Amino acid sequence: MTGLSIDELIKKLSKQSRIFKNYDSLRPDYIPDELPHRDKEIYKLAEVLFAPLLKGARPSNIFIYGYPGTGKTATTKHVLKLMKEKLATKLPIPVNSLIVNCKIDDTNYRVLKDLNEFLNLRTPHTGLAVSELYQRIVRELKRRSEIFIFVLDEIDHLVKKSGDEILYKLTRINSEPISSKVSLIGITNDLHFKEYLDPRVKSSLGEEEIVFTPYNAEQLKDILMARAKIALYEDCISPGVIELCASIAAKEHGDVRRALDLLRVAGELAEREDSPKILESHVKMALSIIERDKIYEVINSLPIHSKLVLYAIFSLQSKYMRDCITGEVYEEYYRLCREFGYEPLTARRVSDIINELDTGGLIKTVLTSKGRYGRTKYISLRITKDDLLNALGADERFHRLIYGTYSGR
DNA sequence: CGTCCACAGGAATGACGGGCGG
DNA sequence: CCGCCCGTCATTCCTGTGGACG
Repeated sequence: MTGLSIDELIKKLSKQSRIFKNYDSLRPDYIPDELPHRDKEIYKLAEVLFAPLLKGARPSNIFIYGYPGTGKTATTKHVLKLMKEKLATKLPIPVNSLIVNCKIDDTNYRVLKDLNEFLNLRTPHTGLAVSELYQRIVRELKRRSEIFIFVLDEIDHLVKKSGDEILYKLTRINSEPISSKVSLIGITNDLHFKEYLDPRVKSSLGEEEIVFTPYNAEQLKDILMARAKIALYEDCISPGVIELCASIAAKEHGDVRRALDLLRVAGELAEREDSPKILESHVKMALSIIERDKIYEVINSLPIHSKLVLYAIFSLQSKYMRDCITGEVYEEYYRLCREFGYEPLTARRVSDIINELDTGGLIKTVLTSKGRYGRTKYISLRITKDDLLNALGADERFHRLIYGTYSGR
């Protein structure tokens, strides 16, 4: 921090990297040309898509599932790219494809809006009836005569939030009297996802299914090595680093994204320290940094009342040194609101906020019946006090709360 | 074995801001 | 500019429930 002038800092930063040859190739959205250990899945997907296309027919709808970071999205993008590069000229009917990330666009409206915009129809981000968006799509498809491959990535988010009606409608487009056809590809991490679906949707979306199995440590190692060759200079990785990243990620259902993140952040740390090599210690440090950053980000983007609820849980827990229950949390939250001039929300809403914090991974709740003494949730923090206060402290509105109560540090 | 606690969580409804088409 | 419809966040009202107590 101190002792280094800005000029020196800039000089240091603008020095050419000794570690990274191609930083971008370690980012999560990078799609490599080669996907090791996914040949089977690539082949299967290509087979299902290409065979009908070459005959000018609509490919079956496809359902893809597997744990996070098992290459589902990458494989799909890869195959669609192959389709454009190797198939486009041989096809009797033009083919287009669009990938929507339903984690970002998780309402019927936004998905249909994306589809509209893909068809070059300008669409406001709110204001129109959902059925109107659907009609516009049908009208436009009627004008054209093409096959559309429509990929819904993280489709479970969409269905859990907005239901599966839109999926039903989209599968029904093919029975409209138009010459364009639509194929759907649904991708999800949630292995039980199909249970949420209406049987009609389940059968039409699941015409074909591809399951992605997690990578094991050995396979992760191969992937990391291949990627390291693109991303990093030779000889800047000390032995064991790749293996360590691979084994950490293998423990989390073989999530390759985690492994790449670790390697990337470890590389940044090495560079910052002016170390010529990435060491195992850098990886370990990267692990805790990634964890902390994730927590910080989640907390920071929370609305004020969610933060207040979280703080209420924290202060109860540090006061009584035990898990707290919904009623206590609400009382404490209510008190905080009064003290700091916020209009308290109702218990019903706070109950939902507690659930949101739970799914966000910040707290852990256990639904417990205490018999005669009611039925409630036991709530505990899932993050450390330091991480919590650090993240809340970034919000000015919490300064008085945190630095007032805990004078000094 | 029924009661009854302390909530969970579903359904309906409303306020609000935004953007359209007319 | 108006009326309409949207998503979002919230409230109100409500029914449901596991199991210790009596």
